[in-house]
Amino acid sequence: MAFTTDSPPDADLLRQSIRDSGLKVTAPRVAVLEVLRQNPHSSAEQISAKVQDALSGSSTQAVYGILAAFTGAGLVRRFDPPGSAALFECRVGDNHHHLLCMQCGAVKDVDCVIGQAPCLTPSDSGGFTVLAAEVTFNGLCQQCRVETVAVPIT
Amino acid sequence: MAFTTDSPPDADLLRQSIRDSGLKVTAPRVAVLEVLRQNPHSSAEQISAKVQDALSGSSTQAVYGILAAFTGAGLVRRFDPPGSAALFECRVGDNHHHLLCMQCGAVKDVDCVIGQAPCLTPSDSGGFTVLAAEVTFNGLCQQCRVETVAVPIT
DNA sequence: TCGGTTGTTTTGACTAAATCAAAACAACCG
DNA sequence: CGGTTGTTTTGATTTAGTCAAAACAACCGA
Repeated sequence: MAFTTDSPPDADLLRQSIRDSGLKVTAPRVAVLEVLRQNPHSSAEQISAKVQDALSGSSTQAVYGILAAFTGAGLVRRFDPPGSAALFECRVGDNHHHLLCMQCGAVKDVDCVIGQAPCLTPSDSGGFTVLAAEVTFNGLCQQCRVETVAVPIT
Repeated sequence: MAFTTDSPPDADLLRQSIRDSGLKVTAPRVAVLEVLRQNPHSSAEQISAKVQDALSGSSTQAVYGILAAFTGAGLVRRFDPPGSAALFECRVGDNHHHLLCMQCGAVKDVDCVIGQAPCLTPSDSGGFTVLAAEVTFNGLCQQCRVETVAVPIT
């Protein structure tokens, strides 16, 4: 019967964390969070595809709504790579940063740069109230660097 | 007025910088660069509108192409605010960062945080070759903060 | 355990941002 | 001044995401 909300060991923890954020616990929400646990840095489309795998009859729009609710509640974090769809991850609250491969789009987490806060304080905030800093390191992942060096001519 | 490609004092400098980047000098290109000089942090649409003002009969697609060519040549820098259109500016090569108002979308430049490089070196680059760091400070501009405080209830 | 309230999900249409391809065109070199 | 090469236009297409209203399900309290 397709194991609608098939319970891996810690499904209850997921349900709990959803409830703790003041949101209602529903099958699609649990599924989204589960997918996100296993595939960090996924786009809404990717998540939607995986959710539909597990939970047939769930719409992409629902996933958009769920992700919006989760980010609002601080359960997931949204990361907008330039030039492609937004990515989501459930590692939150540790203000980590991202390494982004400019070639293949691969994303890797990095812990906050120099210990903690230095990157969070602009030298002159010119009237702005700074609430958070988003740091993205653009570069090449190991594989793409090899390929780029190997094929320098287009 | 209409001042099609009306030459302000330094129009030649713009033409020169375009040529120096190995690109052909055309009216729309000069116009884009000029608009960008006067309005940093403009979106492609905004630039296109202003360019069409000055240079009637120029398409939005041309502006997209021009901006792609310019960013590729390092003449302009592209900044992708989460959730809205990409912005462009011609301040390049000084690795400055951005303050972004989460409410109204206003953007302000900030010079590199602690002097120069610290924010540019992730603690563990895990196989990545880091080429550049993009730092965005999310917050509220002065005006939006006042309004938000004044109207806390929806 | 059952119903009512409230919040969630679905459905389907719609918008904004950007990309692509091919033909018309203009800049630059000699 | 003419040819080559790169640029721009035109128009269609894609991708990412939003909106609104109706159908539905979770949760609280009786």
